[in-house]
Amino acid sequence: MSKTPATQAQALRSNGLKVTLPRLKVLQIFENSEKRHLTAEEVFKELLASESEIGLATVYRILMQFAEAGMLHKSTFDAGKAVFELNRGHHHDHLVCVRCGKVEEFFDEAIEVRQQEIARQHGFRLMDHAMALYGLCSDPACQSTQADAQADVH
Amino acid sequence: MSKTPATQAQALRSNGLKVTLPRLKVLQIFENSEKRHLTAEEVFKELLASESEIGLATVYRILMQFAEAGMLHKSTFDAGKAVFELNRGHHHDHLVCVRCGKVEEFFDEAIEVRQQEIARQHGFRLMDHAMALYGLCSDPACQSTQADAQADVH
DNA sequence: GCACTCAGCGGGAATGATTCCCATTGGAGA
DNA sequence: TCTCCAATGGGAATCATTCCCGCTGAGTGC
Repeated sequence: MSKTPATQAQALRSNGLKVTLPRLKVLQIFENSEKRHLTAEEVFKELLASESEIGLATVYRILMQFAEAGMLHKSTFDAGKAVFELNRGHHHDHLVCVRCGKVEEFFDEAIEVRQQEIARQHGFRLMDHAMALYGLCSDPACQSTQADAQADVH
Repeated sequence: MSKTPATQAQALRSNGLKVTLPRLKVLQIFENSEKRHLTAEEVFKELLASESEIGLATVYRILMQFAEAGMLHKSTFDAGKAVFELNRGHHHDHLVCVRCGKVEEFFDEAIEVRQQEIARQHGFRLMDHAMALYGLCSDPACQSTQADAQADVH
């Protein structure tokens, strides 16, 4: 499931980043974790669990560097904390369960095309976009959440 | 441009909120400001400018209450601070200029339909969504921003 | 292989946005 | 008008994130 350390070191070098233990560890976390979307805090805790002496400030620094290098993608769902995920080359947006926090990914060509069109109509040079759909996921426990949760579907 | 105080008081009552001076003031700010999207800090500053002795904590409390009551809509563009805008009944999404911060609104039926469809395919009961397109607005000063800004358009 | 140097690190303090706590005050019903 | 509880103000607390700074170790040159 995980690549060899040599491969990971290569990934760092090819992105212009010096190969250091903390960076390798963080990269391994993302490649081995069953969760695709991790917060800085979660990465930090996984590092603690693996007996790595890595500071929280370093985790934030590395996540930022990885994101700038394009190795990770950063999202900020509705509020609070930022989540990071490995950039596997293909763009996608997110469905987030407001009850259990589960995140699913999707890609819709029609929406992407419309977004380009809308930006063009408004004279914007599109650079990025953030789209997240919030709702109750298919888990029965979430679907059965109090009825008053139907809320304001547009 | 602004409604009468009596109308504003009525708006509060009809949303189950007691009519108080701070709430009326905040409501007036949103109805009279030329900016549609305001942060808590901006609301607070406008209150200071109008010689109202209203605490920042109260501003946050009121904004949260108004948002829960559906009178305001809260958005959290990419990061940092939350912005609030009067809920004028019609849903829309946002185009944000990454250079000057200008916010434009748009509504696209095709995208709305696709979102519903995607949620259905994934077994989600859709409750809300956040979509913001980031780019350089039509202002020449923004468009001429350094060429390295073209970035990762998907 | 070994010394050098500066980027990278750790962690504690600082920051910015937001929320909490609690004594005081002021709407709105009696 | 009087009373009472929700609303308020503001200072402290919290949360995520970033800054600062002395120390260390990765990569370079000998």
